[in-house]
Amino acid sequence: MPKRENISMSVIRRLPRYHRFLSHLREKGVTRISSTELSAKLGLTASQIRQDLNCFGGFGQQGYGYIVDQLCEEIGGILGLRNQYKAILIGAGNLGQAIASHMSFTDDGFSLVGIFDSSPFKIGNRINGIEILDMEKLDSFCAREKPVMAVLCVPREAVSELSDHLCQLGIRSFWNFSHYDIAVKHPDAIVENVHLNDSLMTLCYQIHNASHQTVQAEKE
Amino acid sequence: MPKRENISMSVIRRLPRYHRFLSHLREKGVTRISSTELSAKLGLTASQIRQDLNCFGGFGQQGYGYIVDQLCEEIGGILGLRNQYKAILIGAGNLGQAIASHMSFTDDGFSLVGIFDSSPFKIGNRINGIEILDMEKLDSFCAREKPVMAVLCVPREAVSELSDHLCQLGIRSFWNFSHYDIAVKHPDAIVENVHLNDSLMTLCYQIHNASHQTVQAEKE
DNA sequence: TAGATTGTTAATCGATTAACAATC
DNA sequence: TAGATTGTTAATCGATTAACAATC
Repeated sequence: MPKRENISMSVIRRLPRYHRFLSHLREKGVTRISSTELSAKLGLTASQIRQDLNCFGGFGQQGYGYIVDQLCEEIGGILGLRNQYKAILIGAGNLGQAIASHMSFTDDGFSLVGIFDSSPFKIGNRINGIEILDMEKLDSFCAREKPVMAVLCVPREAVSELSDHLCQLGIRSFWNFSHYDIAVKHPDAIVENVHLNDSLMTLCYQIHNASHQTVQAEKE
Repeated sequence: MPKRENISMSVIRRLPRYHRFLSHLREKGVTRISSTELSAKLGLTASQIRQDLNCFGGFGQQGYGYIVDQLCEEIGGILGLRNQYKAILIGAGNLGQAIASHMSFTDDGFSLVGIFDSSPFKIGNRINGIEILDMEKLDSFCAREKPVMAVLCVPREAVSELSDHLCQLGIRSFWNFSHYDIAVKHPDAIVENVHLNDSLMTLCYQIHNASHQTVQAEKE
């Protein structure tokens, strides 16, 4: 039994990246890798990789390294990617449609089972074979299908009330794309905010500041 | 002159969030706020907020707090949001189209000036009034318009070669949505990766592990 | 066995929090 | 002036890195 307790978010957020790199290596036919080689590819220290992996168990062999395929499977298992957690998506606007059609939920531990919107122009359309349903049908759908996660692609104004409502319908996990930090009261609530605007602003800061420094440097 | 040096990424990534909350407060007509009030809303400590802000200068008044409008403007200035850095978007698939139409680049310090794709079915279409151009025209366009940032919405296989090429065309900043960590050789390169799959996997981990703990707890 | 590389402990570094003097 | 809240220094906490014994 692995010692899977109090894993820090810093570690957890690196796991998908490890998994991605190991998948690529496997595709390329690489069977074996050392923490040093992996660290060079990832831009991390070998120490950190070993430290991270040993939060969950000893997956390597001393003097040899890690077996790519095996380590990849282990990390997939730790992340829970073999699950098919039922997810629904709310808000089939530009972004919602793109998420629904572009993302492979299946590879990431989920199964997208429903899409909802309130616009009559969208209801009835299909994305990846999934029909866009009227928001009116949300309650009965959740009662029947019992999804555990909701992708929120609705405007900022709507998201607070909506997340509370979804919580009442039994949904505890939220992948939130709206320009708002949702605060679900439930103690078990899990929220992953994706703030694309924040990300873009961070990029702006870096450009702004880099050019600033150049200007400064030129002055001196 | 503020002491804007060696600001850690941890601080920088909180700035857009501060800016967002302050904008909302301003919209609501709030004129004054203390670090304690703000910390309660943001789920941070007052200490951290004051510490963060004082990386850039003293924006508050002792015994009074911060003037919402003024602080919001200051943070906007620090982030460089009043810039209109020219940006292009490459790859007008589902996600690319959604980013181009859904995001307000203008509010985040950028101006989207070009969209490129290689598919004849897409070339000539318009998104938000911007025509999708043939990838063939990329070089001449960049020579003329000199964009400084590129949004990458292309498949994983294409992104490495593409980012190198864009770097040759003078683009140093990348907002990367492809399922790949780009490594641009240029020393001044700035890359902001948005890994939606990684984010989704992190959510999966949390659900997987929360339920795990419940099962464990029930056993004991 | 010798060489290599892990797993793990200890040391360092950085980020967050606490405390309080400065001051509005 | 008294009360409040900042700006800033010091203390704590956590995450990363270094070192090395264990072992394949």
